[in-house]
Amino acid sequence: MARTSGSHALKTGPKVRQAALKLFALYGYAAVSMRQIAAEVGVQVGALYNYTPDKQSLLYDLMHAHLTDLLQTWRSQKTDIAPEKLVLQFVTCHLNYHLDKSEAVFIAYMELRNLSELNFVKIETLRKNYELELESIITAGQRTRVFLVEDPKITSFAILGMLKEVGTWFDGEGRLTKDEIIALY
Amino acid sequence: MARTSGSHALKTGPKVRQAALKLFALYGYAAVSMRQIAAEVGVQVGALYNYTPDKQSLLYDLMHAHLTDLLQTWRSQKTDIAPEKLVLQFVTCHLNYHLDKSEAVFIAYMELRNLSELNFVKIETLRKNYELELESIITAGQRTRVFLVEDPKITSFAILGMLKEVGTWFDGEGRLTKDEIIALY
DNA sequence: CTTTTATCTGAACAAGTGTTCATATATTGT
DNA sequence: ACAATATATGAACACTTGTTCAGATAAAAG
Repeated sequence: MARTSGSHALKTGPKVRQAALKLFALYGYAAVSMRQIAAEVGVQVGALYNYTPDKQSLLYDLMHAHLTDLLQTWRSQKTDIAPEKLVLQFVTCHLNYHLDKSEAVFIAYMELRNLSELNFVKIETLRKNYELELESIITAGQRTRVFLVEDPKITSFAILGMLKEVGTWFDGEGRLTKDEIIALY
Repeated sequence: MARTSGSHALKTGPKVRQAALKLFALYGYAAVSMRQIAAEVGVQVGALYNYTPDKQSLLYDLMHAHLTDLLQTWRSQKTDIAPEKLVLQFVTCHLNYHLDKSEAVFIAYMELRNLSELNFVKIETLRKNYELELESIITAGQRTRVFLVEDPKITSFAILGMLKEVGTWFDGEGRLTKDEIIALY
């Protein structure tokens, strides 16, 4: 056999990225083979190379898409309000996104070391842009004396770390709903 | 050649675990080969199997040693004081340990999915024991009305997540010393 | 010194890796 | 209906993987 009935790039392309996302999140980039991804899609290995030049690019594309999406989501949502309210808005936006797209989030901070040097630099730039969004809110609050923090950078790291942790145990089936968790934080 | 001059199990054994610890932390369990570990030790691949039955056991042993060490460290340090002071002691102890043995800490929560099912259960039990140490402090504080938290489990998760985050950026060469960071938190 | 034991080498194994490509066929455009 | 194109197969590639083992040599025991 060769080309199968009903095949189309517009269907297989997204399928490949989706399968890679799922498997990378589940077993880790290094532990997942191209053949496993192909099997998840329902296709032979060679067909994958119609949609990615190599395995490394697959990882990079997933991370890049996630980070630009995250940044754009926040920047389109944030309003011009006081820092103490803005920080709440940030946390809400952040948690909403992270609880929804937990797989992409997970990969983006878990598989950094599997990026090539060049790809790593690009991704890190995107990540820092996002972290600066929170840090600038805290710095602004510090200037207007509404936040009493000593070190905005450390504080924002701590907050982000706290929020990130959620993704490691929330699975949509626990005793708390997404909104309840957001309210708690 | 065969057995090399000066060779001894008491020297090579620890060397193997140390090399595995370093490389697993740096590149991830799945991405590190037995040959890389052997090269780090300065020995041929086959020699490793005098010190571990297989690669999986190497990972398990590292995690198990770390978690029992962590638990024992805390239990030998904790005193019988009020919850609001005990929580501070816990944070200090936790951060001290984590900033010192960052590689082992990193592996222990990063490579869980690479454990066999049986090994995973054993390790998870140890981890939960440790998390319960903090949760029980918070629950105690909640009972005596000194902590105003709604959900002790979530709160302790959040705190642990916040503390864990430190390990991802502290490298001993930043602008803050270990004690300064502990003071900040 | 001689024997025994502990430790390492070097080569081999089967299986799995990412990637390439000639070939075949379903779909699309004319 | 026919030609062109897009998309898949399946086999092959060179290489790496974890693991085993007979044989060699250093250290320890007698």
